[in-house]
Amino acid sequence: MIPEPNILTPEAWAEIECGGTVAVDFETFYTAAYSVAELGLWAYCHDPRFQAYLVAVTDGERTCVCAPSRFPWATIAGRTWVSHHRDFDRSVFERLQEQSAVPSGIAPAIWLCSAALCAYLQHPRDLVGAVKAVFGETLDKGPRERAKGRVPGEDYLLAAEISRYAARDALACLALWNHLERHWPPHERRLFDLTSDMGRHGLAVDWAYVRAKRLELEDLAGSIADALPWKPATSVKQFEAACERIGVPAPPSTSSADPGFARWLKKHIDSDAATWVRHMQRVRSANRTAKVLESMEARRMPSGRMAYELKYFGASTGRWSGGGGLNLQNLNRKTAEGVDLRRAIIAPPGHVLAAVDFSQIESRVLLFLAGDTEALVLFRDNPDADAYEIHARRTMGYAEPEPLKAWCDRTGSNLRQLAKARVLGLGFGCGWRKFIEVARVMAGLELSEDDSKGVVERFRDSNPRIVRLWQRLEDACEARDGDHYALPLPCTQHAPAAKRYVLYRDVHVSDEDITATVAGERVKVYGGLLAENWTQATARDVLASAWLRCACAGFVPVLSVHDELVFELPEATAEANLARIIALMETPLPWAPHLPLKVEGKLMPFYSK
DNA sequence: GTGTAGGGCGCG
DNA sequence: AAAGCGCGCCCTACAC
Repeated sequence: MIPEPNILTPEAWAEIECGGTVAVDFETFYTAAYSVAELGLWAYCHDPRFQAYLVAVTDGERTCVCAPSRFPWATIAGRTWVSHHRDFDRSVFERLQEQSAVPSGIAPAIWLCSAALCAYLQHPRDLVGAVKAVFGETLDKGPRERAKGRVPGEDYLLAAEISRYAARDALACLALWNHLERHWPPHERRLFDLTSDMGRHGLAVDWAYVRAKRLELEDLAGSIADALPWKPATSVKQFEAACERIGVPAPPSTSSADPGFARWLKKHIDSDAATWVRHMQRVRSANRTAKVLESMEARRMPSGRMAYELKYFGASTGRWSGGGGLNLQNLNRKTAEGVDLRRAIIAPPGHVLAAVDFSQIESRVLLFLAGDTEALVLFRDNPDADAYEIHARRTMGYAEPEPLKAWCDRTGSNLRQLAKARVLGLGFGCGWRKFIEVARVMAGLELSEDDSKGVVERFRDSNPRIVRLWQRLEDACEARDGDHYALPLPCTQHAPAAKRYVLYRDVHVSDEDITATVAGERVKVYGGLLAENWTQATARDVLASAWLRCACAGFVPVLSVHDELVFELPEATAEANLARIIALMETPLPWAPHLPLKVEGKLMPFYSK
């Protein structure tokens, strides 16, 4: 499928006339310490060590590999370009233009990305994996690894090897694109572009806060670490050895969230070991927060904004994920050791931040997918109620006219807490053992075994549609034994040509279980999982639709976090525009007209939950 | 030294 | 009958 490269000199390339799409692939210098993961795309390309030593350009028939400054860029100006990880190659290209290594004024008509395309189709995103999955061919990554830390110009043999390697990668990129591109619908391409542009635009940051808090945290972590009788401070192994020395059994886990740790701590609360482990936890937490701040500082642009990357279709459900060394989708919601990470993200002068998120989106989507019409009607008739109240009214016998929250506050009932734990924990097949933990973490409830068994049983009895959904999906998957199972998503139900699915590849049914390949790994598949994936993927499409709708109306977000969009709005008109955004996001979707959407938005001088 | 697995800490 | 799921990054320990 991928032809052997026919390599031309730049002079020979300039002689020929060719049309159509060309693939562009740069090779740049990198090391472990100087890499995109360390710095993000922008800072990587603006570092003094930045060096792009090779570019491969191919139209499929002919390939030119040379130093970027030697390539005749005018021959491909105004044409369609494609790269595998476009944002990387585009950053390199634009930097080379800034450095005058490539003439300014050269640009493609459109620059496409075969990696994003592969991700959308739920193939591996990396080139080697994608080529293997799509064409069954194995690409060798050896030359690139051998080039790490070096500029191969110094080494003639390596240079020749790298040239062939770059040519072959460009051909593979073009082959993937041509083979798959018709399956990538326009609105998804638009989402990918919006994602790239959002990260390149970046966020306004309070740099004084970032620096001051990073220094504080580094000091704090250092002084707590000094109080521990071993190094490195966060070594569990050293901690266990120290426990042995004082005759205290080590905990099964040193994670603050682990139930086994909680039980251990209760028992040994007065021991030195208890003090030590809490020190370790504080050091880990402080270190993490300091590292996030450091990572932010590395991404500062001269404009004062911080560039970042978000990975389009990072999850198999289609959700975006963090990437490029800084994950903005998992910033702490609350302060950690006196530092509020979200506080570092601010509105630029004359603006306010608007953070707008869908309320209980997955809970609502699950009821929609399960076809629980009665629940959907309750949502429609009680627009102010949340999903927990609706659940309590629908299946827990709550019938007061008063809103559930007010009633619970007045009477001291924990009904709402229990409803919340049930809604969040039990919709996807969680069993009673796990639910004890879920109820504690999500709702602060301490359930006995019998309590938990009863709750799980009553939930399933009173939510037959959800339980039937698990069964229906599991049956459908099972029926695909020996083949792929494609779970169709409602967002494209009226556009069969561009249908979106969650894919389970190579389903295998045995006596014990069903397994399938998801994101390159074999996983157990069961009804609850399918229901969860279906729900998450559909909730992702809800956000995607809202994003497109907002962008179309001129509201382009600066950040997106699963069920949330963040905008910078000019102060003078912020209130009115926030109302418009909320209205846009709450407008029923053409592909899910009865899905009850509720959106909350607030205006803030800096980001927060 | 480099790559990787597993634990831990964060989020929706 | 039973099974929450989806991510990313840092650190340590360990194999090579």
